[in-house]
Amino acid sequence: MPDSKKVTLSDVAKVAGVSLSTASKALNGSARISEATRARIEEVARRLDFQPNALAQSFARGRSQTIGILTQNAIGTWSAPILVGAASYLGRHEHATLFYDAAFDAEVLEASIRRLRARRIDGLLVIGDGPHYNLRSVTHSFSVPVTYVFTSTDGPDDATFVPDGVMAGRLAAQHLLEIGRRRVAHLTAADDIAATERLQGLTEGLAAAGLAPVAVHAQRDWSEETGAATATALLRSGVEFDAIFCGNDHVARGAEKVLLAAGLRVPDDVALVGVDNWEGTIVGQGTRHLTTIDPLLSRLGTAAAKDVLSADHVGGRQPQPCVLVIGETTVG
Amino acid sequence: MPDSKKVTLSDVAKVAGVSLSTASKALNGSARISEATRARIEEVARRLDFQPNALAQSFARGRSQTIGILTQNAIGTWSAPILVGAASYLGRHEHATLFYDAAFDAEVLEASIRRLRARRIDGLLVIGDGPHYNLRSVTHSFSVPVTYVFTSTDGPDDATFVPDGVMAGRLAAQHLLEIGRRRVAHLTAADDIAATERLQGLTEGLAAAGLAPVAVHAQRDWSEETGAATATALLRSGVEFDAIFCGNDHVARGAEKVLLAAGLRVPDDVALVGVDNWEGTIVGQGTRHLTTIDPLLSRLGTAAAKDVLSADHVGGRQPQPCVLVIGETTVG
DNA sequence: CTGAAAGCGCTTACAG
DNA sequence: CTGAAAGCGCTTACAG
Repeated sequence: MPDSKKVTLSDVAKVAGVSLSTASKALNGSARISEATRARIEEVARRLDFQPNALAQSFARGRSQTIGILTQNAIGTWSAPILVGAASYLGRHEHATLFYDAAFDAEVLEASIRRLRARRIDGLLVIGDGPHYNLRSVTHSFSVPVTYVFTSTDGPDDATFVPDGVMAGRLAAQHLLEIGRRRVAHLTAADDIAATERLQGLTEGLAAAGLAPVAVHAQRDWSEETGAATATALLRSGVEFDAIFCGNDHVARGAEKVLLAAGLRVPDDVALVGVDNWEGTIVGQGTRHLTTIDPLLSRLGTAAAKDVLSADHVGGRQPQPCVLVIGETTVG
Repeated sequence: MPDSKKVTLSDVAKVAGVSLSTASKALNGSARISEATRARIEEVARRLDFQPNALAQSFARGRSQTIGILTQNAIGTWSAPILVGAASYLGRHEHATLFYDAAFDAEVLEASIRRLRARRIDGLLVIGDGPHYNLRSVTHSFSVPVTYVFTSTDGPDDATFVPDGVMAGRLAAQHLLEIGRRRVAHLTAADDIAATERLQGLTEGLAAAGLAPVAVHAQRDWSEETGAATATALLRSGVEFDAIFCGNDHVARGAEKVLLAAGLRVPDDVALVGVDNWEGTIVGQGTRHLTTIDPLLSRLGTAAAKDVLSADHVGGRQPQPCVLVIGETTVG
């Protein structure tokens, strides 16, 4: 049965013996229509396998039932789970998603914005590449709601959905305290919004037990190299520690290598917690090695999609919960 | 400037002092229009910042300029690069993408198909979860071209774009021969289309040098456990080997652990080649460890997108090239 | 080369 | 509760 043999609403109306407008109202729920009429029209529609032409509906209504999704870097590993979380929520709520990838390119971005506007989207989701730096706000280019995910923007009122970095730090602290650690060091990236939040959470979490981080080492980025370098610095400093909260999983991996090479045991001598749950994204993994904080990116996408669709689309930063994922580096 | 202040084509026509139809023709390239008129209309359109209402255009033309993308498992790591490759090609060619994820669920799939049809897509890309098993063909549900990517289907005439498994095997063989290996073993999954192809390529590649695989061990799946188990079996068998071509990267990882535990050196004693380029998907990695065959998934998505858009949309299986990526496990 | 007119398939005030 | 009619903003034969 290739395509809806072009059964049109007037076909339905004709067969059901009613006017076009009555048929339309009956099928769209609202409006006062006698139950009998409605039932008859619905029966006919079903029998003829009537599929309303969504193009015509959108055009007539002036709403496209489509949400634009604009990624900065779709190929990056972050975007996929967010995209999927958002798209599946939107799909369940009768909205299609119109997907463009700007690939960090200003011209492509400009072209994408033009096309999204031409397509009369009902809202836009902008997926960033991490809450680390400020994206240029594009809200002013649209008259429909714009919601940002996994990024910060230079528009202070923009609705931005990001993982709660403070919560991440607090969860790490609580877990380390629970397994009896008291001397927690922190290795992370410098000059980074997310890093700052995570440290704040760690500090708050430890403070609840009357403690503070025994050391904080920060370098430029979030790489394995940074992890190795800061771990080396930590060892050399002579500070005593029985746990490290690492700014992310890469840092944790670098730190672990250095610790093991120095003859320390993980977790017996030093417990290790990361952030991101990299392992979770890799299929076919057996045991879970690294204890980490999962930013629940798919859920983040869902939350943002819900926001962009909602009548009272919110503004401002909207931190979303993370969860602790326990692995061998804290509970051998 | 929120949204295109509803400047309409008739506004442009009025200002330019021409009829609606002339304005339309001038802006759409075709039709014989005097250069002077066309220039004037274009100038007015630009000046008024006219953005054609894509909804109205689609409706009038009966074509949506939209390609549906249906994933079986969007959250799986395979889909993302394919999706991005396809979407960015389509974006560059003035087509939007309408994204639905079936999440391996038959009911969701059914609903997605209904919606895609209602939206009058101009073509459909179905992204699978690997060429390992046959997807149920949905081609008959559409009157527009349907192209499959990274999957097999039960429709023999379906256009399916898959990585060339034979080429993958051949590339591995050639590389191993080039670095002087003569005794190549193969560890892989059983009862799998892709596995069979890769073995065939390996066999062909070795045959060119008058050789054959010294051993082939296959187990149920593609996991790290399978790699470890088959590598153990290989070691116990007493067969001499100086290289292993592994069915995929997970298998290679499992095999490497077993080899190292047995006191063998990689690559000095045994060179190791995988398939998939898992490492390539993980950002922030430093050195490349595993030599592998990259299936170029993003390119695969692009090729499929090109096909679905092309007038002479092809049928049948369309194997696409892979490339060798050299790492420490063959060239220490 | 240019324009008047019909039509794409719906929705939605407005009357009745 | 039901229907006649206008309209959404374009495209596209068809005349001229």
